[in-house]
Amino acid sequence: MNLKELSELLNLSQTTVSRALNGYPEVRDETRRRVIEAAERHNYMPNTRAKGLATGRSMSIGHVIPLSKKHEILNPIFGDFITGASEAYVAAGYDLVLSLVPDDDQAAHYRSLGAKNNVDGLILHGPMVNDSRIPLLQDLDLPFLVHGRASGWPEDYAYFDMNNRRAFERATRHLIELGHRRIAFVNGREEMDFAHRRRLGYEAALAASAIEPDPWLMVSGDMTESLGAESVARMLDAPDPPTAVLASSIVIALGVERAARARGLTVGRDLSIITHDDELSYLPNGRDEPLFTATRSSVREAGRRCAEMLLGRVANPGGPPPQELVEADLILGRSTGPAPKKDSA
Amino acid sequence: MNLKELSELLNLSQTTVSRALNGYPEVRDETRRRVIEAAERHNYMPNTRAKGLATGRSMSIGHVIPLSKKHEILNPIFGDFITGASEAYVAAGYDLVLSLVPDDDQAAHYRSLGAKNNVDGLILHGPMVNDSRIPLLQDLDLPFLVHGRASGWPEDYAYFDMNNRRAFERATRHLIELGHRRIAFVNGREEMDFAHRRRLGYEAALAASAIEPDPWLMVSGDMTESLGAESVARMLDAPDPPTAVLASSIVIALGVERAARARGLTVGRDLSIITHDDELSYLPNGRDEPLFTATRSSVREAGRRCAEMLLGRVANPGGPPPQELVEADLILGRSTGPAPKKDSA
DNA sequence: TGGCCGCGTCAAAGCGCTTTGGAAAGTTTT
DNA sequence: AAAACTTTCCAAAGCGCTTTGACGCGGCCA
Repeated sequence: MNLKELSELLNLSQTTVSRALNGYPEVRDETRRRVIEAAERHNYMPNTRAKGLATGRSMSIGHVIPLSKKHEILNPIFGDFITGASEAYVAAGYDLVLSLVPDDDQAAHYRSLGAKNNVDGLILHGPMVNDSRIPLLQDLDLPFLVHGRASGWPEDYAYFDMNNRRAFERATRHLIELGHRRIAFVNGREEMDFAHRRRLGYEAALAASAIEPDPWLMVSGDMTESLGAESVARMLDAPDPPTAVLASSIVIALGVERAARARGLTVGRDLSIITHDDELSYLPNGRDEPLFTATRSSVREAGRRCAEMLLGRVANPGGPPPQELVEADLILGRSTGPAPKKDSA
Repeated sequence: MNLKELSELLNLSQTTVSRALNGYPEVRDETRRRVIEAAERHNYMPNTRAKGLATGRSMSIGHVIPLSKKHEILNPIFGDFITGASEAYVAAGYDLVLSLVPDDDQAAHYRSLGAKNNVDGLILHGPMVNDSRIPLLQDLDLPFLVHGRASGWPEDYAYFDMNNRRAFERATRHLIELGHRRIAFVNGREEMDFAHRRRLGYEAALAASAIEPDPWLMVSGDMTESLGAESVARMLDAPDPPTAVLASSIVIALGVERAARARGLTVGRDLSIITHDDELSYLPNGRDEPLFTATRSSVREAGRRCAEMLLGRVANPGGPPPQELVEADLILGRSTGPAPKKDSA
């Protein structure tokens, strides 16, 4: 069933049927009712592509996720982020088109998205420090919004970010206030902007308390459970082990916990753990008393905000790019406690 | 830059330019070269919507993910599944459009996907027992493929599934052969078809060894870490606790491990754990000697196969629906061992 | 020399929609 | 009663592409 058939069926012109369905005023109420009723009865819905061609808008937003050939790890936050974004898209009648692109042909992919004109805007995931995609997109005249930021470029693009630096600075300071001096940090890959900023926060807090950062206590890599387990196991077996660990994700923290338990250490007493909690739906950190003390910020909520902001920009391209920086909560859980007294001191 | 402009630039008709770019034979080699070179230089790519309108194909595949209003949990396997599927789509020049749909208006959504004609085919995620979406899609004349199956309907639709029943039967049998009799099962929601089948496999193995299934040892719910931790904690504190646990996902298994350790039990000695391992990229189960004994089947690979099969069906709609059932490997890790001798026996 | 064939190209139709620019009624104003 | 609007509808153009059917032009064969 298409517009032509429907209009012939109703003995009306395509114009009138189209206007009736799209809510234009110049249609008699009774006519509109007839049209709508017939459309429903015959399950008519306008062909997306034809409509898009006619209006010049595709009613869809692209999400481009870089997939490193070397790493091949899809950040698990992505699912929840998309869930949040979808809420906004559904509400606005937009579709979400997803591309996972190997990071070597990112540029070509963005250019083609622009040229082929099949999205009205796009969301950039996983920005890196000095990410070359930013200037590329700025040239492309396709509205875009970055989830995160890219240190190294002037911040004259649209973004939504969590204050990673501040969050990790606070978390570290909290550990210091509990008396910890040997604080390990298991971070994501530090080419990624969020990890870079977290590192800065960690170092700033140490510096503020005149604690010398120890390279042996700092690890960065793909945020897997085993990264947490293996790296911290190594540290615990070395002389002068950490009394606290800062983890960049709950998945890492679970690994750290495993390493601790394997050595008979009690988390929260012998070893403190603070993690960042993205509030992933399948890794709840406890309702009443959280398992992990954590900096918390819902990535799902971030998805929703990103989508809303981008949609706003698409609808209304003028003006300065929207920017939002949210703070993470620092929530207290059972995984932290005062630094243990040194045995030999 | 569009076709018209490009053709004027080249002093050729739109026809010739189009044919040159699409590889039709009736274009002189030198002309084709000229066209291709000009297209590249001006970064011309055909407008997706116009092309789609003209050809009647949208070059995109829909993935519809049901999102239960009550549960709001996005299965974490989804990210890796999509990663695999994307590989196939990218290779074939297809886009992936994603919808997360609240499960109450699934029907409307599918119907609209069909009517609006904006995907050439779709993949159905998370089939339930007796899933009403199957007959609905069969009426819709839109090629589709189910990731999983829907018990209760005749299997006359295209699907790709892992043999959940067999995998969990083997896993359970393995535990029985190790001497376990009290075997707990922490499963996903059993309205879901995969969980339903896993339950059948578990029960079949028990029955084959004449072990009476104990409802106290069987739990089903959203597959979160805390489901594993809390339900098994409860079982361990009850009289006649389990000596082994079968978990439906690694996330659950991590929770089970936490519960065990919290009680001072050593996993693999005091409590055996077998889990299903989807090979999620950020939860690697160890390379050399896996952490968990597990039934293993790559969900990423499943994504790739699903996409390939569906693309085949889209290109070639005739014939019987493609169906594939793969077996999971049973891999031995450190989380299982012989049943401990009973203290009081 | 004329007719035929294949090659390379083109004009135009069509995909299904929106939107512009009327136009035929009916209503109000002068 | 004529003029000026309103209201309600329509025909047709246009979005950017593919594809059909036709055509001009050498070359080949008879």
